[in-house]
Amino acid sequence: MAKEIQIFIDYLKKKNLKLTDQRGRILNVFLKTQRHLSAEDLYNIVRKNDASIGQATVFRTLKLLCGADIAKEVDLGDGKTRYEHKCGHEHHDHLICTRCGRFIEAMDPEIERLQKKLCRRFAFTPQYHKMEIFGVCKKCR
Amino acid sequence: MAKEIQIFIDYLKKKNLKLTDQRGRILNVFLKTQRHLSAEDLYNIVRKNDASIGQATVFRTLKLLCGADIAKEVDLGDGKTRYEHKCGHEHHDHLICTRCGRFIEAMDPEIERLQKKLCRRFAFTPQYHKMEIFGVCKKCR
DNA sequence: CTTGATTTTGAAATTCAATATCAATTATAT
DNA sequence: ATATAATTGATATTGAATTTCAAAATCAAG
Ligand SMILES: [Mn+2]
Ligand SMILES: [Mn+2]
Ligand SMILES: [Zn+2]
Ligand SMILES: [Zn+2]
Repeated sequence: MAKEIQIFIDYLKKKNLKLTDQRGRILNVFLKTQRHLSAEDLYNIVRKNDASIGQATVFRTLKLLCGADIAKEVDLGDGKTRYEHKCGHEHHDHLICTRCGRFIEAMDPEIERLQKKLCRRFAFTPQYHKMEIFGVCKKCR
Repeated sequence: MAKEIQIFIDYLKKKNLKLTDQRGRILNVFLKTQRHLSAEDLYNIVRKNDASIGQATVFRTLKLLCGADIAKEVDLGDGKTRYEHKCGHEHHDHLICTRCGRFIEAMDPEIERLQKKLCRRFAFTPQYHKMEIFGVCKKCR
């Protein structure tokens, strides 16, 4: 929690930017929420505490948080970009149900290892990846 | 080539739809192109041969081709959805360079196997997946 | 403190891919 | 032929995301 704020401050400094009230408040609210929310979702929550914050700032701050590696974009198939924070959450991928939209968070160390190996084969330096498996969940069968 | 058209006809029949002139012509042009083009890219090419085709039809046909499993949506990180056809191309994933935008097509049977295994663990029936690794390519190092 | 340069912000306008609308055309069935 | 359904393209609309811009806040000297 405090750790994320410090990471954010360091990142901003590196980019010659400052931790403003608005940025701090957006980050705080974001870290407290359930993950996988859209910029608009977050904006609506932030607005309850502080009606003066504009959505442009929420969009901008979410981009910064991704740059700082505190947040991650997630594409769950609906039209809008969603974000999840990494506060206390290991890297994982998603199994997304095409019927009900629910999703499972999963991670396989063996796959992660082979992904790195695959990159090495092409002299490619991996930074991050998205793996999304679409299909039908247990409940929808 | 003829095979894809037959697949398309069968798919359309299943959906109570017909293979029209426009749909046929769009598919033909699409199969002849390099892959990974946007709906607009394809529209511009189609238009050269037949100025009367509307872009709505190109959008609609690309959706149908995805449904028929002849085309596949690809997200290469720019704002727009791109499409690649599967004519003579095995399934593969993408290593995308965040510097220059170039990408490598790659596939690892071992990863594919483990993906299926991962799904089984969650009683999840996979239909398709996206795996995109972002990083820095050989040339950009 | 001033002063001036820089950054940040929020409201509003804009962008742009994608979708919906709709009247006209075409195909199909009886 | 007649009714029904599907298809089309021009156009309008949507909606997430970005850009613009003037005002406000922050900072850096002097
Ligand atoms: Mn997640
Ligand atoms: Mn490809
Ligand atoms: Zn489901
Ligand atoms: Zn590159």
